[in-house]
Amino acid sequence: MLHDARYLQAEFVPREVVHRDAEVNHLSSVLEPITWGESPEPALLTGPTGSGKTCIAKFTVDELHQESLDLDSQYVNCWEDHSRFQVLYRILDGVQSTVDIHRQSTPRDVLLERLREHDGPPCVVTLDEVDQLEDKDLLYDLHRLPKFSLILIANSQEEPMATLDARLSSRLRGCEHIRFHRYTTDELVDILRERADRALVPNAIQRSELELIANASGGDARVAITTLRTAARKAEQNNASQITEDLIECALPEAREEIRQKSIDALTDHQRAVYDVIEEFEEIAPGDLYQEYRNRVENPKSDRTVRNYLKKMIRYNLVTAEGSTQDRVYRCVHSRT
DNA sequence: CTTCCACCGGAACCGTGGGAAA
DNA sequence: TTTCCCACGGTTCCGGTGGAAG
Repeated sequence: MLHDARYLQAEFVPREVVHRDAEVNHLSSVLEPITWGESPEPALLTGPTGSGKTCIAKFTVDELHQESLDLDSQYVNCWEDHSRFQVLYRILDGVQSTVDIHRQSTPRDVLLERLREHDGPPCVVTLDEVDQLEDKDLLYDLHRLPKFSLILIANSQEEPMATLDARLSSRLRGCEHIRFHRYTTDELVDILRERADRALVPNAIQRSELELIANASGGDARVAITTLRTAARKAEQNNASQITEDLIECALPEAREEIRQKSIDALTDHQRAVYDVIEEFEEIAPGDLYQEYRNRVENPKSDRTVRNYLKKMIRYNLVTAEGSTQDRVYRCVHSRT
């Protein structure tokens, strides 16, 4: 059944992209000044999850690498590296040796100084999930670095575009905005077809089955690809030669659960305790939530800290908050079947 | 209308851990 | 070794907000 499982990883960047030519061309043209030694304006990529932002950014930078011999690039996920120091460190890491810089005790902003004095090929820095960045001023600082150009990727569905726009544009003038829309079912089918042809043995899955996956994925390529992978795994376990409708029906909830579980695993023990309370109560008011959390845990954190936890879990799309002050309730985001 | 209440989130501050310098 | 330095998670303090009560 499985021929090459790499192609079923959602993070895999294909050699040819499907249905994103306009976006690739747009981003390429924004970055083009690099090839004649000028620094381009930052590019801002926005769109819902699984609409291909990260993939297209990586793809376009790879293309640029092939055209231009002298080029560095660095990808930073602001989920993982969300503080000023971490982001700067990660960028520096991609550009030069960082052996002599360690987590602590390096004088304030020596990293930024290093980057400013960096004397090497131009560098394209991709900041993914940039709306998670704690210190927005960092964007401005990075923008002013001579050798570095920015690709910013932001999720547009949670945060209203207006506020994000205002915050970014106040710091970055002339930012080139590239919007991504959800994939349509047909587009998702083409993406899945491409992956399936490379990853699976011939005729392992029919178009109607791909359509089933695409329809159930809500335009999210990550969900679609994860579902295909889960179904393929199941088929292999069953020694089946075909991915059938039944297998996909099984794989759908599992794939969503897999994605959700990844987020849950990233929580600390205390965050997890808060999450468990919400999950158990289905729906709970802030005051009750904190009381319940206090009851369950020894050495509970302060209410303010729990509020930060909740904010984080909302950003992870694990919980939702509805209503304002008085009628506010927290709910779990459940994987729909 | 004013006051009250619960909640939100910014900002300043604190304790800790660990590498660097002395 | 000791001392210094600083990022980081957490806490304290507090002003803002919007619906409910007086």
